[in-house]
Amino acid sequence: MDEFNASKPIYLQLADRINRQIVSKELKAGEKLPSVRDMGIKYSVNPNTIQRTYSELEREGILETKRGQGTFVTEQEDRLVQLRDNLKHEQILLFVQVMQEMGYSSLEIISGLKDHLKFDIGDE
Amino acid sequence: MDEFNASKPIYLQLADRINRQIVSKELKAGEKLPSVRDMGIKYSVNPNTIQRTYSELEREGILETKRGQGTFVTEQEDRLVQLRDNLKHEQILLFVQVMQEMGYSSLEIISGLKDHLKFDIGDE
Amino acid sequence: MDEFNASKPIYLQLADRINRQIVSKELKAGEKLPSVRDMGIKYSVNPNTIQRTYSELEREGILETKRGQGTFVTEQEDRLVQLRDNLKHEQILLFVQVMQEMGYSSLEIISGLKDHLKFDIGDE
Amino acid sequence: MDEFNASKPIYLQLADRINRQIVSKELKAGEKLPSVRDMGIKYSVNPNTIQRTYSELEREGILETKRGQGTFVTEQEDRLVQLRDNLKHEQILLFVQVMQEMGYSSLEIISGLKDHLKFDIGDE
DNA sequence: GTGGTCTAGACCACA
DNA sequence: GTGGTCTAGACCACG
Repeated sequence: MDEFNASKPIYLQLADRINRQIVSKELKAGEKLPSVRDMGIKYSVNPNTIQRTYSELEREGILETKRGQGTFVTEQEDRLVQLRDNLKHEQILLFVQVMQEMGYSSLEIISGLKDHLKFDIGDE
Repeated sequence: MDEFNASKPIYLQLADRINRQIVSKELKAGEKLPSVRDMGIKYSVNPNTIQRTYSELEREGILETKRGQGTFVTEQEDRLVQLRDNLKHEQILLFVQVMQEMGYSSLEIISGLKDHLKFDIGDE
Repeated sequence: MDEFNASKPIYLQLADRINRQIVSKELKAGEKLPSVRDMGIKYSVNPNTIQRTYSELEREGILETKRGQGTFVTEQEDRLVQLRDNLKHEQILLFVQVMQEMGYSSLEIISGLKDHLKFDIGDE
Repeated sequence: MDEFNASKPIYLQLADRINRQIVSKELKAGEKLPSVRDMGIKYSVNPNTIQRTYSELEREGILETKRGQGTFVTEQEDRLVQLRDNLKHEQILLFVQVMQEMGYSSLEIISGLKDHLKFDIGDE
């Protein structure tokens, strides 16, 4: 169903996807993730690859596994807050980088963004 | 060397790439682009696909074809300014969309961006 | 349940285990050990192997067999004291050996150990 | 040639082994390790298992890999010092634990160790 | 050549 | 059932 970019390992792309789902609250703290086998079927990927994704996220403290029960989103809220913050900085960094490559100055970037958002907030 | 995403026609991905090169001044106004044949070899793509890319960009007024001479970046600066502006909005839209999906409000987006850029500009 | 190392006879590994249980008072002086049959089942090992273990420990004066009654930990306290002392020296030897292989001098070993224990004792 | 304990993953036992070799200077800073394939042959283990060992140690900053060249012991001495210290504490912890299970107090452990080492140092 | 990733299929411990 | 480990064999990017 979904496809993967060839330039980055699948297991990391899956990790990114899960991270985004956690940050957007599609996956909540303490929620159980699909088993490595089910997840493997869902994404047409080998269970070992899912296993690698889960291991990586567990190493980062985002997921926790309970032997014989499954893999769960951590309930340590500070980890999730930290994750949210990391993803935010990542996105901002990416955005600024692209804009600067296009020749925009910091001020232009901010003002462009404000223009775009001026309907949402009451202008500045 | 580079690979393409399966979710969007290759000819449009190539158009995006050329657009970015123009906006970032890698390709300057009036500059000649490689022939469809050379470009096809460079990206391991059928020359017809390149032709379609060039046609699309010509339709948008970004490129101009001179019979017997080749394809060139337009010298009409207003077109390039317009392009630059379009890409800017596109990037901003994408960025804001992702940030909102992550649950950030407009104000948080702007302040996060300012924090990131505060070293470049002298604050606001 | 437990498994054995391939580098040493199982009957000696079992003897070590029993020795440790005696020294740690899990097995007390005069206490009866399980029959060779029960012990064999417990460790998934042939009763003959257990018999060999018991014989070895009897030879060393740690265990005593009473015909028709079973095998018991000796009640001769001096033997047990001696055993305790032997195991201590064994452990110390092993520890020092490993530490020296890692390049630590005698002084470093002692100071490292004191650092580790300084919370238990009131320093020296 | 060598055998592994069933109670701990092979890839971690191999990591321990490499760590010990580094601390004992059998492997020096900057030295190249055997390729995953050679190492796999040496220990009669699948190259993927070696790969996992190398990855783990790289994640810990002990090893560094240069694509297409091989895997090397890091040249960052602080990492190696840190490793040496970690292994020291690990060994001490293990030793003290065993001794305490045998019923020895902290003072007895230290005095026993001093007795053992009294030939090396000039007593206390 | 090197390490890095992925698949397929297997066996294990835990609950 | 779950995740964790391991093997066998394959393809890739890098130098």
